[in-house]
Amino acid sequence: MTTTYSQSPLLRKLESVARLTDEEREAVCSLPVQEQNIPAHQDIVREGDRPNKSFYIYDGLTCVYKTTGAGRRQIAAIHIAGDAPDLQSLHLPVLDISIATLTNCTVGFMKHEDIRALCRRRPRIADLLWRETLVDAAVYREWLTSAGQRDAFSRVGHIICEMFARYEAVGLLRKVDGKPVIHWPITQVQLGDALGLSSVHINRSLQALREQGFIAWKSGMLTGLDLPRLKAASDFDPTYLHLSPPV
Amino acid sequence: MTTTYSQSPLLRKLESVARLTDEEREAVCSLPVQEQNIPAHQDIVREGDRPNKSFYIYDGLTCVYKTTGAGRRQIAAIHIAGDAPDLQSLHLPVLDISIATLTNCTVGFMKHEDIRALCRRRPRIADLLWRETLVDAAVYREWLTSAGQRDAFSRVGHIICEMFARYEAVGLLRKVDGKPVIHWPITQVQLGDALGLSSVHINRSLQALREQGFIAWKSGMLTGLDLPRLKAASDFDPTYLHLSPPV
DNA sequence: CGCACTCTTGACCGAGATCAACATTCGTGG
DNA sequence: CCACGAATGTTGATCTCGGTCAAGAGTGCG
Repeated sequence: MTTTYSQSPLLRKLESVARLTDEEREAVCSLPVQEQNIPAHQDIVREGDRPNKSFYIYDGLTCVYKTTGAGRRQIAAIHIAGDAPDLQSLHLPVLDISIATLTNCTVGFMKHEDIRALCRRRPRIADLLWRETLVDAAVYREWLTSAGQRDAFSRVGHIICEMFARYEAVGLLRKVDGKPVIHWPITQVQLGDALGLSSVHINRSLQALREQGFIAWKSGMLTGLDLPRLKAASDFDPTYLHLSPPV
Repeated sequence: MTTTYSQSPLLRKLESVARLTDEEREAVCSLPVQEQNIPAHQDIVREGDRPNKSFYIYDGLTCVYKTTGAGRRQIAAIHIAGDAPDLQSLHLPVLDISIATLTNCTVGFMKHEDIRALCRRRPRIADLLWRETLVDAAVYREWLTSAGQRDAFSRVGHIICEMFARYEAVGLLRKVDGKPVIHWPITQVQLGDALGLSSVHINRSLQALREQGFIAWKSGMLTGLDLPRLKAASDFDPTYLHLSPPV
């Protein structure tokens, strides 16, 4: 089914960065999109694939991951609504990563040929898509810095701060009793795979974060009890997310 | 001084990926480039900068790095001749990283406005530049996987395999007595910063690699004594470098 | 209602960090 | 061309953060 999701999240994402002209907005909206629901814990694309389409996430969480020869898994990115996890396949035909759903997801597939045509007709849209992949790269760098240099406590705190910032940027952050809350149903094993830590140590780090009054986390709802203090404690600086709001 | 380096490394890099038309080739060559020599161990750009130009490396090594609040340094990338380490600043105005020279470097600065004009006139060039930033991202992911999941020995072996592959791709790999040799004058401290390991442990890992007949390394000349075995031992698969040769 | 997944806790272990000293190399100026 | 000081590399001793193993407690879905 080719459709436009209530108000296209793709459009919303692009407009969060730059003001679009009517023509550009219309060009984005006329991009054929095939909407699809995908259950949790399922690969969307796999290492070695040569996809002829990319997708945007309308709803749900996905992760980009690699598997080592020793059978260990590194989650390299977690994507949320509004993100396009495999835009790279537009220019890198063979995937060097797999992408899986962490939750039930609604995604919109767009054919590469259609995206390419859009990019040719509206070069500014191309620039914005390019920009998105550059932000992804900036996040990879930050995660690499965490994995290489920060201790377990900071790593867990850091990714939590990142998620709050990104959820807020796409309007997915709620307030409950004045406290920011996000729906982040990720397991401790997955978090360990993302941070290069064992799930046991994740568990202990989370306990520390809870005991020290930084967060509350229950059945997928993560509450920030003192995010400013957490940001300081986990060396979080949002510059790398490049969330600069449009004028 | 505006000049074209013997045969433009930028052009060589682009043509290693796609066949260019005469017009495209000419457009690339007519891009004004300001050549500059920069001594070793010097920042080219710094976190927070808002550069109005990007640069290509003609000769030498640079590194992309971030510093944590605790004063630790993560080297997120090492770039060699033909690479454009800060192309991202074309679309992300504020730098979230610093870039420094590891050796004496010759680089060519290109104004963003000129690159943008080139991209508009020759969209395929834009795609190739975009592609380059995507390969950078793929390398970040692989390094993240190393930092998160591989042990010290594999990490060191892996980056060595990567360097041999990348040097070869741009024609910087020499053969001595039939053995591949690259000029890689990096210190053990720097290697530690890149891999998230202490220099002491780098030293011991290198000794293991030498003793087991994988490599020889003396005064910046790195010799691969048995790269196939090293690739196997350090879980190296070059897919992520996306070196697919042009037809 | 039962099984599988996830979380939690405790005990123990080990890869790699840190600290400290010494050796070697290299760049620089005399 | 040599001497010297700083940077880099090497080695040993010790420590610690986080891994691994294992068992039990929740939790949720079919």
